[in-house]
Amino acid sequence: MGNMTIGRLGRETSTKVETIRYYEKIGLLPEPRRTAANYRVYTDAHLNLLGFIRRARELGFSIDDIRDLLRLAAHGEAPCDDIDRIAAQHLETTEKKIALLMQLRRELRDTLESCKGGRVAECKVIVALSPEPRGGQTGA
Amino acid sequence: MGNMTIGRLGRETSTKVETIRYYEKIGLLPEPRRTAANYRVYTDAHLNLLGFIRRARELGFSIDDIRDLLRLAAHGEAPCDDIDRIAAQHLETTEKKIALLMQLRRELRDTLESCKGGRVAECKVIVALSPEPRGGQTGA
DNA sequence: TATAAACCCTGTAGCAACTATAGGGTCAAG
DNA sequence: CTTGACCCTATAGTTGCTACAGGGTTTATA
Repeated sequence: MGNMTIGRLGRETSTKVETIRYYEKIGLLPEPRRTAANYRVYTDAHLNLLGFIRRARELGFSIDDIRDLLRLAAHGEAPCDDIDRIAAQHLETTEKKIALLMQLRRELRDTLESCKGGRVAECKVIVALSPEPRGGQTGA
Repeated sequence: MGNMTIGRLGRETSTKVETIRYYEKIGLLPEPRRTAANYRVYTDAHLNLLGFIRRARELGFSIDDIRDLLRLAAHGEAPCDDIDRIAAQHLETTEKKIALLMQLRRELRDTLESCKGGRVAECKVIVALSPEPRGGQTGA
């Protein structure tokens, strides 16, 4: 009762069919067995795994990160120091991204404030521009 | 006094030389004049512009976004409704990213908590795994 | 039963935004 | 006058997909 085609698997995990085949090609998702007509047949195990992968991707883990996580998980009894390390590192870069995005949000809000009915010349986003890079031809 | 080589420009803006040439190739950064030996010579205007570009990139604006911003800025007197639009749209996606990352941060913290001295099997990150996708061979 | 729509297959090329490499030429210092 | 740091072009590689092209299959329905 857990057998499904690639299309169904895609629908259940909000993943495009091409993406699933791509994950298989790069060895992230194990090859499923095939029907006589060479159609892939997926199980619930694939469903769970792909769900995990998609979730991790959404959260910004790289495919290499995920590979590491899966490799470590495959052991099953190892202490999860290594997983700790990956997660901690990811947490750190996440903190940085959040800080950067919060700064951006503030600047965007400021921009929208100051731009209201204003001119481009006053736009904070545009500040530091005025390029005209072929300016004076002060030769040597 | 504002003339510099590509290497210097790169150092001043924390941009790799290749990236600068790439920006030129895709028409984002205007072509500078050249020395007799065909070396690029950049001005302060380039410095400002590239600074703006890099900052915008860091904040997550796509190159197409930046192109739009620059095009609008080139006008100089147009009302900045369009810039508003770009910024507002970016603000929206920024909010979403922040929310996602905050969720991630929480989950990473939980993970690090629960993983402390635990086993992979108990790792929250790893939950929903146990793949073993070639499980029972319940044929038809 | 035919036939069309909806699905599946492989393989390759394209996307963004760089980054790296190969195979050169130039310029400043010792 | 040579060494090393810099510059040049052009092309291929990276990550994580996505979109064809050019087929076969299965399913629903007339």
